[in-house]
Amino acid sequence: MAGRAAEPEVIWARPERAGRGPKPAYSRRDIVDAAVRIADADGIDAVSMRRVAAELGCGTMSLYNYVPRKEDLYELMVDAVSGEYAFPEEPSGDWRADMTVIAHQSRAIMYRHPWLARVMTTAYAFSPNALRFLEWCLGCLVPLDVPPGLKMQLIAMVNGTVMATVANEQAIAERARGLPWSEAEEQAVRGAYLMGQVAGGRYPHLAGLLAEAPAAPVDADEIFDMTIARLLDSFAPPEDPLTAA
Amino acid sequence: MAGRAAEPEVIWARPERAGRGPKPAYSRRDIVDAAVRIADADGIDAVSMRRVAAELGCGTMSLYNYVPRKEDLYELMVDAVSGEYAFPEEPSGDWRADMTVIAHQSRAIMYRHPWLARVMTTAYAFSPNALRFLEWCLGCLVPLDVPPGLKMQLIAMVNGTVMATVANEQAIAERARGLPWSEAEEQAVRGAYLMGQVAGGRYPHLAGLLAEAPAAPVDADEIFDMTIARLLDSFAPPEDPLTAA
DNA sequence: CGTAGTTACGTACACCGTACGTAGTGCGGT
DNA sequence: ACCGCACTACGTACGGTGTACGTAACTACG
Repeated sequence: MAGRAAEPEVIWARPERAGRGPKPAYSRRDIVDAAVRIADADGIDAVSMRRVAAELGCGTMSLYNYVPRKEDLYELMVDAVSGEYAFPEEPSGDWRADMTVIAHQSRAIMYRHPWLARVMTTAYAFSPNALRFLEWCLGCLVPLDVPPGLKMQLIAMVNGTVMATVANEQAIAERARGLPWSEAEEQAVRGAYLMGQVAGGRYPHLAGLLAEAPAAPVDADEIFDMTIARLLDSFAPPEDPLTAA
Repeated sequence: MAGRAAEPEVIWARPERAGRGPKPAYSRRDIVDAAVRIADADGIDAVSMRRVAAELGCGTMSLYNYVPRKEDLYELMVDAVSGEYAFPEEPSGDWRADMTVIAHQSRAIMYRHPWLARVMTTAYAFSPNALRFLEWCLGCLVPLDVPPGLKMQLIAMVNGTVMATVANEQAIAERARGLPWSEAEEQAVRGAYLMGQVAGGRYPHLAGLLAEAPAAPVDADEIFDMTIARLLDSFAPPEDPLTAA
């Protein structure tokens, strides 16, 4: 009889392998890496157990010896790429600068793995690398003199904002995948509908806004920086200009 | 020959019905309402074309006369519940107050339809009710004297923050659905893992934080209010206290 | 040295979205 | 008036999904 009872468990606490039986042909990491490879190349929806098994060259059901459920595979994937954060030895002492760097790293990782932002909203957990991340953030925030709960709020908001921003950017591109027409056509049709509606006169403010800034090729990086800066500002005690120094 | 060519189109521009042939037994709205009902009751993953058809008492494929693709159904669902915003006749003139009300309404709708936050990150579009929402927000922001692009950023950030907050809250509950054990067991196991890791001594800052605020049953509503207020503060010109009045 | 636990993995089931074909219906044009 | 055709409803079928279960081979432990 294979398999184990469906008892509540967390993938991180489950030992990778036991000592009995034949030597496993793969490691949990092998499977996760293959899944990440597929998701990077063909999108998260292309990650099926059969596809991962094919990538590794093994039978589909063999994967279930390493990963009990597919959702766990998602958690493992998120944790794996969360290992890409590169933190220095020590926080710089400037919490604003440190948090800005963290936000940029998060964004970079989400660009490197365009499925991350979406999956994180579902499969976020206190994985090992998530704890490492949290610990680093808290270390950076030591100079910030606010209650602990507020620090967690700050981290959550920076994180959430980065995720929401990137997820929103990528939703359009991801949606185009598997559509019977191209992304350009999709955007053209949607843009045409928007313009048609706005031209109808029912949305004067929106019309005014679109008229004022007709073709504003705003720099996404710049907006991102501004957004994060604004967010951090909102946590800095306004009447204490020495805090950030 | 039924069906129509797979040309780029937007569901909002597609006419609901044409005049020929037999009278349709349902309306697009009927289908969307059924889908919303199912999603409210059993989660978004329970919304399948077969299930919706069963709810309506018609054949599965009949739905495709009303909705060309399932993804369009998602968009229609988001738009439908976006119709639940109740706006007064005119903005109050206090943009901070108005935006706070909007954020609260968004949150209430997302609680009423626990699938919304997740689906919106994928199926957000310039639907009719989204335009209505945007127009109302811009109307509220008329007293705020900043460039138009910044107003859009503000709206996007408030929206994104509400979504991220609620989605994060609901991810745990949604994840528990369809799990072979209960949500309480899930949380217990995850909490135990977290505590075990933190007790290991590798995460001193995190340990300190958890020790300081041991059982802090913080009020989610209060945190939400604070977060939104903070966000709005960050857009208010700091050296002009008259703006908000 | 048996045996129990583990590995690999083929088969099977329930479910999914949806392409396609068919039959019936009722409006528009002649 | 009536014919044709666009449109309706919908059954069947295909290729996909996650995964429960059974079987056979293998190895470390009592």
